[in-house]
Amino acid sequence: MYICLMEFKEAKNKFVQTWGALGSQWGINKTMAQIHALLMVSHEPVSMEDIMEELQISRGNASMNLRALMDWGIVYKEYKAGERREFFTAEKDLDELAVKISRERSKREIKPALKVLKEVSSIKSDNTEAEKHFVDQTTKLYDFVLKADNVLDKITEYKDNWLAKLVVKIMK
Amino acid sequence: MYICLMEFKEAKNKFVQTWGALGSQWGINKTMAQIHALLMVSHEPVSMEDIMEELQISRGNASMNLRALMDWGIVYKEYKAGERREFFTAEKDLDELAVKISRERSKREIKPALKVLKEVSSIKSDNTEAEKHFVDQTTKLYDFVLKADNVLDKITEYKDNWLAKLVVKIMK
DNA sequence: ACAAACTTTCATTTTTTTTTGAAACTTTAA
DNA sequence: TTAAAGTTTCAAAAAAAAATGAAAGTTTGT
Repeated sequence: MYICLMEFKEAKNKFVQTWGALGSQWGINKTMAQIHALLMVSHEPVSMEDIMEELQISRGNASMNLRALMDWGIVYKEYKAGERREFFTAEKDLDELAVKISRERSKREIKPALKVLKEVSSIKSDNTEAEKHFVDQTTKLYDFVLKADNVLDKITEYKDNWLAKLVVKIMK
Repeated sequence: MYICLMEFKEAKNKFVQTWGALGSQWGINKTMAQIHALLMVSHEPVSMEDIMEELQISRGNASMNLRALMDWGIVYKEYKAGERREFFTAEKDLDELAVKISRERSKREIKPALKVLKEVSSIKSDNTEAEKHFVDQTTKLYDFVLKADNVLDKITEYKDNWLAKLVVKIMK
């Protein structure tokens, strides 16, 4: 019993740390990813107090990152009957999680980048070779990113079980 | 003529800055992304000297980030006849670029994460609800990530023009 | 073998990002 | 209305990441 309990805590901690590190590598701050990891594997809604305790972080840090996670639409506030304080849960459906992350990144990062790409590829200039190449390359990049963004959009539109459906489509 | 030249330089600079910012948001250091951007839109191979000059960075910084880009397999060294110093070019084929980035990220980040997921989802414990939920959720996550990783692998296997082929597959 | 031309490395500095914590704010119950 | 219980904000501090630059290393031509 004692050993099993330790194993669980260890495993949970390892998961949270790994998820945090992975987040960093993808431009998501470590604490945000760790909070998300913690909520993902928690059976019940977790209070801010408990998050602070488990991850050893300050109240402000917890509050700001929970806000950010809610802005991403992948963590929800919950109220328990007869409890004053707030509890939090993560979106646990992985298809839904991936769709939301992909939508947000598209909106926040890809779309603005596309706007710039369109802009810079529109300079009129068939003067030098250098300029021609610039226009050609940025135009190609614009087309590529736009197409990729659309594909992602289409894929996640299946909503329910999109990954499994994609596997089928690709394999045949 | 003067105005056009300015426009080109401005556009190029805007592109480099935007690509750098986008890199940061995806966990790639800004300078690395900027060097890549610069090489992407350069018609001819560029010397380290010129990169330092255009991006206003130090020799060491340029050297280390060029090394990193070559390790990723998306920038190449070139030797010009009769020139002592080295020149650099970027992979300009976008399909190929995306394939290489996807392969590297899979190898460096996804595969190690999968290993940890497998490990932590294997703790034997049908004791508490909390433990059951942990095992269940991490198992699902493992399956999901593995499947997504395989799909990416499959897609990029088409190599030539994979994005266009994917569009066709998905639309029908 | 030597030195000129160039590149790489890495300890230190700088910059950027993240975290803290205390004050301000909000909500609820009495 | 008040105070208790809780949450949010944000200027300042800390931590992490990136950049510098000078010394060490490498390559090439004579």
